[in-house]
Amino acid sequence: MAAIEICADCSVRDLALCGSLTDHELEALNALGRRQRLSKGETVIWAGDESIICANLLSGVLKLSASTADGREQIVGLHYPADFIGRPYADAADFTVTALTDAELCVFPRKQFEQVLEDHVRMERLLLQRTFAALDEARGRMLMLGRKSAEEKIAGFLLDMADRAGSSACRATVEGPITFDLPLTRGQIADVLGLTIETVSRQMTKLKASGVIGLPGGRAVTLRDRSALEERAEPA
Amino acid sequence: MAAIEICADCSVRDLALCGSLTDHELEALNALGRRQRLSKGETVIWAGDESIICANLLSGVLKLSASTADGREQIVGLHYPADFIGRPYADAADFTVTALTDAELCVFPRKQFEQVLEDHVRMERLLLQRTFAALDEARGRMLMLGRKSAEEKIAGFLLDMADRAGSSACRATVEGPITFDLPLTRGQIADVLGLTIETVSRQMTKLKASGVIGLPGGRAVTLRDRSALEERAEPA
DNA sequence: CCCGCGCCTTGACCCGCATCAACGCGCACG
DNA sequence: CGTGCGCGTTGATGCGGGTCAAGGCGCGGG
Repeated sequence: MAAIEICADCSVRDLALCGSLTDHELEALNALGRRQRLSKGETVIWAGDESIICANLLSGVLKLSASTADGREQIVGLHYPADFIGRPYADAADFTVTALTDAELCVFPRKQFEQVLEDHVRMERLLLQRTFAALDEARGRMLMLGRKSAEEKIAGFLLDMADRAGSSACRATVEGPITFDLPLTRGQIADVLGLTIETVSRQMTKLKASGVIGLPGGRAVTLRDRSALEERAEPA
Repeated sequence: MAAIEICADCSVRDLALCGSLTDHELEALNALGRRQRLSKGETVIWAGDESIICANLLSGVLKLSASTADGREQIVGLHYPADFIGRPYADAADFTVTALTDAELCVFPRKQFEQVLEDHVRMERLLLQRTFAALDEARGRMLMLGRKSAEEKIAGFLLDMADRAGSSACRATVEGPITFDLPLTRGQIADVLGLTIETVSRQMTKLKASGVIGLPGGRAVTLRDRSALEERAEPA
């Protein structure tokens, strides 16, 4: 079966929505799906355009962004491998989706994907659960954007990124300083946190100066004192 | 049938999720549902508590809010009649739900509601669509919170509220000045927009002074120049 | 090799909004 | 009838973070 072969080498087969389908059911999706490579900076979906596609992210990092008429930008979400992209049941896309790194997608025509969704209740339920999770995350970010100071935003962001980096690298229980690379430029971090690039830079050097983190160079960050960082992220 | 009788006098029978069910199917929900009255200021769900219930809002306005450890609050959503409340498939509630006015709910035990959801695919699909819409709205608010000035926030908020008031009162096509009541105090508006009460007050008087709106008293607002308001909400 | 460009940092300045404070109004309550 | 309280307005002041500007790395390309 060609279908299974294509999915068989899929790096996110069990993590993506498809994980809810049996090998047999997978064939329906496979007939529809098509691999697409994106290079860094490339945009797959433009806000306002007709909502034509849905996709699973296979590798790389994507940003979901909105912007004002006069060009200010806000990143409203980040997508990592196994995440679902696109907006079923909507005629137009509300947000722009752009690759932050080279990336690979498994793309489906929206209408046909909706049909598959209707035929496979377990997948639809999984999508509902993920959408709820995304909604909770978005609302958490609203608290961050509306009520937190620059220092709290940066500290919280670094903790989030460390957790994400840690979960894949799995140094969970290690208590010593951990080092990881941010997948974002300073400017992109600013767009996530609702700050300017200068403020991001200054807050990071401030944290470095107080010994809470280290900045070995490039986009690397070292957490030297996690509890101090937590204290700054969420002051009692 | 008692079941139908209870739902028969339901003010949101066709607008809420239940609208996707036939009279016959409705009986399953009715066996579960229970009316609950809330008085202004009362909280139904506390962030962090176990997620026990789901509900449809029959009348009134509710706020969904998050807060920092040191007490700063952000309203992350508002609920109006026919809206669905609660979080299926989650063990704990992430946000607090509080009545801004006296309100009436149709409450279901969460676990049992999930079962009904699984038995009625059309309802589950409708919930998925609504959750997508809520997610899009939340993300739109992230742009507002992260990147807009106080003046833009207030102008946009007033336009939103006017649309909502207008849709029920249905003076859609009338071009003259329209007047409506805000269901929120200045403090609550501040919590929605990520501002302080003083800034909300000052921006409103500024709009009044420039003749764009009128403030007849109480919580009433008159839109005198909608296009000027739109210009301030979204500067080119 | 040097140039240019993207990314980051740092400094000086200033403005928008938070903060602190005082006061007016309407209303429930003793 | 006064008193207190919730809500809104207004003013004075200060600071956090935005804005503008200059310069430093690292790297790819001519």
